Amino acid sequence: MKVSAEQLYEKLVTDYKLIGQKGQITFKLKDITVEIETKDTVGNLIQEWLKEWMRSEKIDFEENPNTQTFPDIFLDMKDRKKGLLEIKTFDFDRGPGFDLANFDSYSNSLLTNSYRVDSDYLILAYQMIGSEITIKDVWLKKIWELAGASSTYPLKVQEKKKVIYNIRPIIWFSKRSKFGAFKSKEEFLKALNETRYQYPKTHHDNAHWLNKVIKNYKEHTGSSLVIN
DNA sequence: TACTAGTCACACGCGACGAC
DNA sequence: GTCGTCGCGTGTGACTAGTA
Repeated sequence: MKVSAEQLYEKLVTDYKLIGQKGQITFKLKDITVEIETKDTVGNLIQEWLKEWMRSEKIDFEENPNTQTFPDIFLDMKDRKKGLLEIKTFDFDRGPGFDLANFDSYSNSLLTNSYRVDSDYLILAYQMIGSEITIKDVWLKKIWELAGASSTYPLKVQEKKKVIYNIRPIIWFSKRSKFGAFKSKEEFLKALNETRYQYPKTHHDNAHWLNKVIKNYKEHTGSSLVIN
């Protein structure tokens, strides 16, 4: 069965009622079984669970054979420019600390695969008490609904020792967040472009970056991006 | 040709600090 | 005290270049 990201979300949250459900992680080696209480495997395991759930629901999808590259899942088996789905999980008590994308590789990929900006992000928040995991919330978002500004750059990024590594999310569900999410993909791309101008390593070769992305987007989608 | 080491891309988590 | 922001570290898989 072919589904869109929105239909997948509806099936998971409205029909299957995943929010509030509980689970636990166990590991068995020979005759000894342990319940896992550490959090560093939870994300991968929830992702694996989700794929198994999709198989049980007879939902068409294809996993990316290279687990290290974008996206996690193709929902459209024929058109690889549509139905791109990233799955993210985070510890609800600590907030969303995951990476939206690598800053350099994302910027470069938009030059040739600008349709990537329209990808969907399925985000699952969990709470772990002992070995028990509870699904606290589930969201389906676009990257511009997760990204925002910060006090250092027009786009919130992860910077280590003056080097930008990743694009990171704001806390989109909090009312106390100082910086809100962007309202459109154009606003997000403008902030990414301005960040590239401010960042010394990309400042010099950024003159045509945004125009190339706009041109590539038109070629792939037929739609125009209007960025002031 | 097979193995090793290094690099890259991505993911996850933690502590310090300041604002509310 | 709680929450959000910022800065940082660590781990893993894929890929590639060097070497025996």
